[in-house]
Amino acid sequence: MKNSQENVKEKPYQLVIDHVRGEILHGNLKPGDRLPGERELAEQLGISRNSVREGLRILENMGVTSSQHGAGHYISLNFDEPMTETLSLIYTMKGMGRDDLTQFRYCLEREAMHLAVDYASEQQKIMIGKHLEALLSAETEKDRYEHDMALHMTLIEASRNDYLITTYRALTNVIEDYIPVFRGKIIEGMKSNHKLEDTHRMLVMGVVNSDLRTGLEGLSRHFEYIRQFKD
Amino acid sequence: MKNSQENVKEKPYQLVIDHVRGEILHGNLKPGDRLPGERELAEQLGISRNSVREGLRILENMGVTSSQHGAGHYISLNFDEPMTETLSLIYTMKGMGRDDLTQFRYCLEREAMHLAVDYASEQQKIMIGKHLEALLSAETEKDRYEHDMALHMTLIEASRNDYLITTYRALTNVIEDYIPVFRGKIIEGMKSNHKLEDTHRMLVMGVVNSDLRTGLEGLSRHFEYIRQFKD
DNA sequence: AGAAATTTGTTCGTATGTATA
DNA sequence: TTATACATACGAACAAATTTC
Repeated sequence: MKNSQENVKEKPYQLVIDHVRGEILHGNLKPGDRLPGERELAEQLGISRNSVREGLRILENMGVTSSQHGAGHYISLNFDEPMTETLSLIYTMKGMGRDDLTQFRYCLEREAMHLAVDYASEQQKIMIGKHLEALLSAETEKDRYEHDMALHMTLIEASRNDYLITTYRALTNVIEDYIPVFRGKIIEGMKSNHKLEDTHRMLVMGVVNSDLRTGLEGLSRHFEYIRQFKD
Repeated sequence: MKNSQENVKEKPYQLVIDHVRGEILHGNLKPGDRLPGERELAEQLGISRNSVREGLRILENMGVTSSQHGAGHYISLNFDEPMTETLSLIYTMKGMGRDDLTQFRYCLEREAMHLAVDYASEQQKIMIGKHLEALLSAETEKDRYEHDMALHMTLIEASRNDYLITTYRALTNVIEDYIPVFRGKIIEGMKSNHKLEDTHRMLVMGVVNSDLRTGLEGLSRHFEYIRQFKD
């Protein structure tokens, strides 16, 4: 806790952030709810409208709220964007390589597999099986891309750990935004090469049959295959 | 890419963010450098000072810059805070439990171990060994806490994956900020119980001797021990 | 050491485009 | 269509902290 009441005075824009966060925590504001107008908030908190706007901009940037011109500010609670933003900032600012990114993604999937064999719901097992079928029988490159994506995402979600899920989703977005050609090349190779298909089969079998060994082996081969596509 | 040139016009505050990010990427701005004054930026970008401030506030909130009253805005590039903020938001807003947090932390450490046995530098191996010694011979609870922390952090850093490092650091901060009593209870038990000491020994042996099996076994027992302390 | 200039922090007033009834 | 509420954006002013001379 950095700012106790003891301390002199909080910055005006921080007041807005704390207030909104508090209202959400106390259950007075739920996703979809509309916030009071900027002028009203300013009066309530005893600060200027500009300060209210600074605070709301930050909340918007953090994914807590979203503003609609002429209408108002609404609670959204979608943290995928700020996570993606932060990770992509690290990626671009620190000049990190694609390999580290893929490596971390492999890490998260491997851990998701550990958890998925224990916690995957029946519905998730059915889902990942359907995505596999759709992936194998896909005709267009776009379809393959979509179902490959959905398959991996289902694995992650089967871990039932929200931190892992959010982090992975952000990582995926970063890859899509900054390395557009990357995934395309891999998917393209799927048509002719059956190796990637097999890895997906093993991966799914691991989840469906709660067979950690098979699942991990599938993942290992999967990323081994991906690593070929350096540049 | 969301905002192509096709689209009408970017919001003024977004202009500031893009500009600063571009300057950093092009090498014109490095950590520690001072940004132009708010008025000057406003004139350069053809927007008002208020809009400049909104953009700068967001950059500050993202960890790209930091402002000093009366002095100016400086490049900082410290992403630990925004990552911690984002993860703690997920924690508080989604009402997640402590178990998921600990579980994810275990996941990251396990993956760090996988990488550390391959990539740990000689210096890091020496470091983690020293932290172990200091931990085992520590007298006060505070010392035990510090060295336990440093030991685990060294393991993470030995993975040499910045995404993993940043994510783990954020997670640790969340735990410290929101679950203050948690770690204390565990550390307290170390004095009388030698089990935790042994897990740390195995963990360090794994890293130093590049012995994945031993390292993972140490980690497994370590978190198995921690899981006992559910309230 | 002290005064002046510079810079961020904060507020108020005003004009404009947008959504909704 | 009109009227109202609202977010968006700008400009000017003063306060507070820092730097500079």
